[in-house]
Amino acid sequence: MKNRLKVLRAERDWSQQELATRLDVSRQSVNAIETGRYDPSLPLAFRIADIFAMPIEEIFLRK
Amino acid sequence: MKNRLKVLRAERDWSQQELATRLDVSRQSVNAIETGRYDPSLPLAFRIADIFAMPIEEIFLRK
DNA sequence: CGTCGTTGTCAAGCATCATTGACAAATAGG
DNA sequence: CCTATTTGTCAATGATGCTTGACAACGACG
Repeated sequence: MKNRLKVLRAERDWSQQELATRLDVSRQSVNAIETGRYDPSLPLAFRIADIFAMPIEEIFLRK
Repeated sequence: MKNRLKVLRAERDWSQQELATRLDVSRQSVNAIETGRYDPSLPLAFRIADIFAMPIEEIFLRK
């Protein structure tokens, strides 16, 4: 499951720590998701979608 | 995190077992998600969305 | 050169998701 | 009434997600 987190974060000029704080998760979690080591839980995926104001399907990609 | 699985399943007249088979998960997993005992993983949420041919946001609801 | 911010990664531990096998209760159909 | 199907739930186990704390490598900047 790929994702566009790194790009979306770059567009906003946010550090991983900044995004992690907004999501209320650890910086390591953001990093792990970005580097594809694991997928977020569904509730966290919703929070991510909310913060970037776009549907989950536009952030996380099947494959 | 609420969801509309039970209704969507009823619309298609599928048993929990039938949906579980289509999703390639156990019947207990479908039941647990339907009865709100836990949320599916993001990959499973995508498979559910695919099977019902609608976005995740229309099946799973924040709250 | 030294320092700071950022990123990637590891380990250990706890929480959550998903499994199998089992059982009881409710429902539907013959 | 009898039987098969469906649903809800339990326990135990394994796989993932998320945490803290730590450390190394890098680029930017004084």
